[in-house]
Amino acid sequence: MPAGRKRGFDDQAALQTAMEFFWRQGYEGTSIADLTTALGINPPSLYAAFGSKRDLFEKALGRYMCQRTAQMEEAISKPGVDEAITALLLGRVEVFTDPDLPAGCMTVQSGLSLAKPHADIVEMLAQAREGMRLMVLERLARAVAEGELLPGTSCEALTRFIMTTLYGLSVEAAAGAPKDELIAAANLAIEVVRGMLFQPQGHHVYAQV
Amino acid sequence: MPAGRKRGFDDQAALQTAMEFFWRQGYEGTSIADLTTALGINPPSLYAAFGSKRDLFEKALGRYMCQRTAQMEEAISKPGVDEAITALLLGRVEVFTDPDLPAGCMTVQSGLSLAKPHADIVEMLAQAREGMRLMVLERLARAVAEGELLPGTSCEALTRFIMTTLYGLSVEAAAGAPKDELIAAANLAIEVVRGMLFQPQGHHVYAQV
DNA sequence: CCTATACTGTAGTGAACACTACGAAAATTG
DNA sequence: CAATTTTCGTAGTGTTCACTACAGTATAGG
Repeated sequence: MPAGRKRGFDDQAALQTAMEFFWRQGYEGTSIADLTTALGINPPSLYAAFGSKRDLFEKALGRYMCQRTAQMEEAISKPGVDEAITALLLGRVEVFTDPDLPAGCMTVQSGLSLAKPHADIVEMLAQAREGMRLMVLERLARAVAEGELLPGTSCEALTRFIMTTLYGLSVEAAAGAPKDELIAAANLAIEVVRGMLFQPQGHHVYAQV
Repeated sequence: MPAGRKRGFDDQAALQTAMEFFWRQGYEGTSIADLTTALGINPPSLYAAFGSKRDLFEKALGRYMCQRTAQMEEAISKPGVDEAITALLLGRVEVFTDPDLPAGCMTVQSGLSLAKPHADIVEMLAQAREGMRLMVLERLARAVAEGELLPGTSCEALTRFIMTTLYGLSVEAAAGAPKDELIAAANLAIEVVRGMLFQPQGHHVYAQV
């Protein structure tokens, strides 16, 4: 057991609070003072525990991605690709509109456009989104390999479409769009995937992209 | 002709510059110093011409919306609803990836999540997006009234889907996604609209939402 | 108990922020 | 020309920003 005075606050709870602040108010819109007053601690305690504001954001984003990618992996690993994408999109709508959390996706909400000195934050978020994209891309590639999707299907295009839908849903959810409309929009996106399913006895709804 | 010394800079050019800064770096990420140094003027000149930073942003957003809604109206007013939505989505991809302008849509990029004192900016942008949504909604309602779309089509759901696609494309474009994939994603969204076209002699691709 | 170690609160650091008071400079009007 | 009006550059205002020096306090091992 390490010597020294024990920390007077819970790091994980503090990280959760920081995550939610960055998520709700963005990187630049969240000040250290916001966090310290919300946590009831003083700046030195925060800095000792997490380092700079940039470091804290990185850890908060890490916490977010850890939770979210787990949820997404679970949804996306369902057997049928249509079932997987359905679970993914509807699951995200559910999370984006969860009243106990900031609306939308943190990777979209917290730092799309920042001042030049914070370009690394923008890049950090872009890489987080890229990681999610690769998850979906791999899942679709597997579906093509397993013959679930039409042989000539462009996984890149379909993945980009799905990510586009997810990011758009984030923007809408954060602005307070009605949940039933978001679900309906997500279902329309799901129909696109269904339309590209390989149906030996039926006809194909879409020509390949 | 008004008396007094003439302004030493072009207001419209300055407003364009401000618009691009807010667009590229966000509201909080753009400082008055950014603008004055870019314009080669001093703060009092900027404040005399445009008022506060909030006022300047409002005017810059007005300039943006004026340009964009004109483009969107033109695209959306095409005779067939599928042609209209196709022109809208592909036109937006073209604008979002225009190398001469900041990427994506200003209403999405410049202020999704800000500090609480700037909540009015977030609201301003949400209202701008709401205006665009109503444009699309009216167009789809017209298409239903004219019998172009399936009678039971939910215009709200389909509009929300289209807006979701637009916002998602903005996020992707700003992160530098390849233009051909954005076009492919937009085309998949367009197929959704095509699938809801009323086809008297054919079968209907989608059940109504 | 003593020492070392780690955390805490106080009180600041300099820098950047939005914004402006003020006098000089340039333009029109009479 | 003189008077008036508007803009301009200089040089600030107070506030907030991220961040920290330092001394005090609590915990551990010895």
